[in-house]
Amino acid sequence: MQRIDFFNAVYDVVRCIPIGKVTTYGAIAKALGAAGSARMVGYAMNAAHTVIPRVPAHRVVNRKGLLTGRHHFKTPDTMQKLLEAEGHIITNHQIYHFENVFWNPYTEL
DNA sequence: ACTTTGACTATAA
DNA sequence: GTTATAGCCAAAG
Repeated sequence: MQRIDFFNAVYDVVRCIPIGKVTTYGAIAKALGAAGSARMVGYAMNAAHTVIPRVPAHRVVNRKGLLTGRHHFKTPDTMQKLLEAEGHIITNHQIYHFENVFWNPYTEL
């Protein structure tokens, strides 16, 4: 029986991120009602690639818009490439106009 | 049940 | 840029 695990909840929110938007670990955690558990979001993403369907983890960045999770992809360039493919602009490992493309699951969802 | 870990966040040096 | 410290909290060992 599938009960909503913390991880599953994270995946669900991440999969709801619109294309062209990004969000932060802390925002997801807060949307789950577990504000302060931003680390858990990242921890969940660590296993995200083992979950179906594919979780767009590249749309999840830290609160500064930095691609801190890029090292966990197949190659460190994968995350940036995926983001660029969705219309984002990455400069110095940071999303250009991050606040402008930030998607708040707590407000939008 | 206890300890370690970690894709966070904040501040400091 | 790095490293340290501290707070934070759930999963994994």
